[in-house]
Parts: sequence; C-alpha cells; structure tokens
Amino acid sequence: MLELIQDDGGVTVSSEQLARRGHTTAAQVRKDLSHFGSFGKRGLGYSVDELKDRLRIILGLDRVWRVILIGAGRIGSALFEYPDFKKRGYDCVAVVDSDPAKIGEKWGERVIRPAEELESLIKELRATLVILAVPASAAQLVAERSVNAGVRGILNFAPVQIQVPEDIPVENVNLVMELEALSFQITRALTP
Amino acid sequence: MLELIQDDGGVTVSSEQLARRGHTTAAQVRKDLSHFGSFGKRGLGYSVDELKDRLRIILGLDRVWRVILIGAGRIGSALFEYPDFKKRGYDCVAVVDSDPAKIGEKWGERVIRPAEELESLIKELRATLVILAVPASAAQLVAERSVNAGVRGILNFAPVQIQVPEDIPVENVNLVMELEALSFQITRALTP
DNA sequence: AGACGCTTGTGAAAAGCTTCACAAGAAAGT
DNA sequence: ACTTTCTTGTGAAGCTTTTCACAAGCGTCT
Ligand SMILES: NC(=O)c1ccc[n+]([C@@H]2O[C@H](COP(=O)([O-])OP(=O)(O)OC[C@H]3O[C@@H](n4cnc5c(N)ncnc54)[C@H](O)[C@@H]3O)[C@@H](O)[C@H]2O)c1
Ligand SMILES: NC(=O)c1ccc[n+]([C@@H]2O[C@H](COP(=O)([O-])OP(=O)(O)OC[C@H]3O[C@@H](n4cnc5c(N)ncnc54)[C@H](O)[C@@H]3O)[C@@H](O)[C@H]2O)c1
Repeated sequence: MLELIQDDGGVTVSSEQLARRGHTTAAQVRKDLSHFGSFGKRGLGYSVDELKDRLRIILGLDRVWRVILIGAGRIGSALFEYPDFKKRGYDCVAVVDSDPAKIGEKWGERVIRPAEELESLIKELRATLVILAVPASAAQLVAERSVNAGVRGILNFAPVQIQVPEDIPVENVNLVMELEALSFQITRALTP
Repeated sequence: MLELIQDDGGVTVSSEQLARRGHTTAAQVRKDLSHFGSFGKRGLGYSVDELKDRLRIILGLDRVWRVILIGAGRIGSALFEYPDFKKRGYDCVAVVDSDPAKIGEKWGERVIRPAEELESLIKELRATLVILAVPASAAQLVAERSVNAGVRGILNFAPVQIQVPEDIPVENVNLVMELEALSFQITRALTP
C-alpha cells in the first residue's frame, strides 16, 4: 500500500490519507503510530520511506523467519506453493509428515522429512515458527513437541484449540468459523 | 465442543465450564448468551441440547448454505476436499474457473464450470455464498459479478481489500497477516 | 418445609478503545 | 519576519466492552 503511494509520486503521507485507504480514521492512525514514537512531521505528514522502515521494525519484518510446515496434506501443499510467504519474509525451511508414503517425496527444493525428525530439524534449522497442517487429533501433541524444541509461534489450521505456554502465540485459522460468521451476519440482517 | 461435553456425560453445562474451554470468563459467556434470551437454569447451568439448538438458530446454522467455489487452483482444491465444510452445513454446489485447461475437469461429483457461467450458476443453484480463490488481480471483478448475481456473503482468500455494498459481509483470510501477527507478538515480547 | 449449595441474569463499576479538539510545529508564500 | 496553511501528537470526552457483584431462582438433602 505504501508502495502504491510512492508510485503515485508521494514522498510523504498524511494520517488522513492512510485512514482513507485503511478503512479507519485519521485520529486512529495517529494514535496507533504514536505508540511507537513520534516520527511524523507536523504540517507535512509521515515520510513514506521512514514509515516503511519503522513498520518493518515494529512488526518484526526486518528479518527472515524460518518456518517448518508440519503435515504435507491438501492444505499443506497449497500453502507450500504459496509464493507470498517467501515474498514477505517467511521461508519454509522444511516439510515433515508422518505418512511413510509421503516421506522422501520431493517438493520443489525440499524433501518431505519424517515426523520423528521434527525436534532435530527445528533445532538444526533454527526454525522460529511452525505451520500446523495435521489432522485435529495430532495437533496438540505436535504443537507441544514443537514448543519443547524451541519454536516461538504457531499458525494452526487444525480445528482445535491448542494448549501451549502463555508466551507462545498461536494464530488459529478456522475456515468453518469464517463461513459461520458470514451466515450469522446474513441471518442477523434478515431477523433484527 | 458441546459434543465433547455430552460425551463426557454432561446434560447441562455452566457458564464457568464454557468459559474455561473458550478462553474467556464466565461473566462474558452469560452476557453473550443473555443477548439472545434467557434459557439457562439457575443453580444448574445451560441444557447442552437446548444450547446446541439455540446456537444453531442464532448462527443461522439451521439450514444448508449453498456455496460456489471460484478458482480451482491450489487453495481451491484443498478447500474443495475439506470435509468439514459439508459437515457443518456448507455445500459446495459448483466450482468455476477461467482456465480452459481446467474447465470440464471432474472433481468428485462436480465438474469445473467456465467462469462466464458464474452469474447463471449463482441464480440457478440459488447460491448464497462464494469462496473467492482467484488471483488478487481478478478478485474485485469476480466479487462484483457475484454480488450482482445475488450472492449474500463472500469468503475472500485473495490478498486484497474487496469493495462491495455495505450489506454484503466479507470475511478475509490473509495468511501472511496471520504470520506477521505472530512475528509481531514474538518481537514485542523481546523488546518491551 | 426450610436450609443449603450452585448458577443465572443483570445493573453498576471498571477498563479499554475511539473520536474530538486544539496547541504546537513545519513548510511555503508574501 | 510574518501570515497562512497543513498536519502531528495528545489530553479529554465519549462510547463500548469486560468484569464485578449480588439478588433471585432452581434442585437437593434433611
Ligand atoms: N483442506 C483444507 O482446506 C483445510 C482447511 C482448513 C483447515 N484444515 C485442517 O488442516 C488440517 C489438515 O487438513 P488437510 O485437508 O491438509 O488433511 P490431509 O489429511 O490432506 O493432510 C494431513 C497430513 O498430515 C499428516 N500427518 C498426520 N499426523 C501427522 C503427524 N503426527 N506429524 C506429521 N504429519 C502428520 C498426514 O500424513 C497428512 O499428510 C486438518 O486439521 C484440517 O481440519 C484443512
Ligand atoms: N495457495 C495458498 O496457500 C494461498 C493461501 C492464501 C491465499 N491465497 C490466495 O488465493 C488465491 C488463489 O491462490 P492459489 O494459490 O490457489 O492460486 P492458483 O493460481 O493456483 O489458482 C488460481 C485459480 O484461479 C483461476 N482464475 C483466475 N482468474 C479467474 C477468474 N476471473 N474467474 C475464475 N477463475 C479464475 C485460475 O485459472 C486458477 O486456477 C490468490 O489470490 C492467493 O493469493 C493462496
């Protein structure tokens, strides 16, 4: 988005402009940014270059995150080939699966590794994140093993609530719930 | 989740129990449920059966929703084979794609239809929801066409903000953002 | 029937978040 | 140098959500 503004020839951007694009208000943008220091110029706005740098640092995007994909099934393969992860700094350094038929299969540059190697791969490759794309029944165990091996965050596709220590963030992707959210909004609109 | 409680032999469940499982507080659960009427029994809790029925109605899950999948690519094929959608009342009644090489391909019971038929399929099959699994560049146009043909809600996988009328709910699935949320939380924990 | 143990439903208080409003600062023109 | 025009940063006000606290209700045991 900031790139678009630069392409339009802007070197600075006001909270008002950011708000319009981000479906929010100018005051909100300023409050949010002020939490991370004050780097806007009064009367002018924010330097797009500086804003990009700051956001990169604030969001922790100023480095490449090493990710291990656990579960080489349907959703796993779609995710593996999703180019945006790499583009945005998430490097899938390994894929593991428990199915002997899949182990050894070549996916692009990577070979599917056996699930038993999960801990050693996390340590050797210094992976910080895992993507959990295994059946719900396996999710809790695999998550625990990952955390014990040193993983710092989990993106969970299994439709279960995973229990891990408080300081390990977990983001859940529950597509059924997203559809249910749509159903709810549609239903509510009809019966107020 | 309510099924689990039933399997454990519970016919009623207290707000306290619900809260523990749902990572929230008992007061919160009661407030939420009280918005839809008061159907708990004091001293006892909520009847699991009744709660299930009520939630089904509240969430609009008491009917089957007809969904059309737009884009038979990597993520589209993973979603199509995801059994939980059907199980939870979301029936994928058609798949469309613009790629001539894919049109006509058989996916289970369905045949991939040409993208031009989108409007007529929505009308004929009375589809209420679409899942947008097309490249970002095509998403806005396809969304507009869907809404004009009568779709009431959109689950959008393309990494763009879609503009549709206010009364059409859109749920966005942005996996890169989920990873960035993890990165942010991890980074923030390190540098307070 | 009455006492007791639990749990809901709901005002009221607290906390959190958003919007308002404006002094203060930065550039550009006069 | 002064005025005008923008726009930030931030207390204060306003609003929403969450938590607290407790009377009222239900079932059970004696
Ligand atoms: N397919 C989808 O569109 C979709 C969408 C949302 C969520 N999900 C969820 O994602 C998970 C995977 O779904 P899927 O459709 O890819 O299923 P899948 O059966 O195609 O793939 C699961 C893979 O995990 C592997 N696996 C099982 N146990 C393992 C373990 N202990 N360690 C490592 N690998 C193991 C299996 O061998 C298999 O290859 C499920 O929990 C599902 O509910 C899937
Ligand atoms: N692969 C993933 O894991 C993943 C994850 C999140 C989001 N996404 C997003 O989902 C979308 C699809 O991703 P993908 O990996 O499946 O891509 P893909 O290229 O594999 O599939 C896209 C499909 O859409 C079809 N298509 C293109 N234009 C169309 C149109 N106008 N009407 C109908 N069909 C059309 C193409 O023929 C293709 O089959 C992209 O926007 C992507 O950013 C993908």
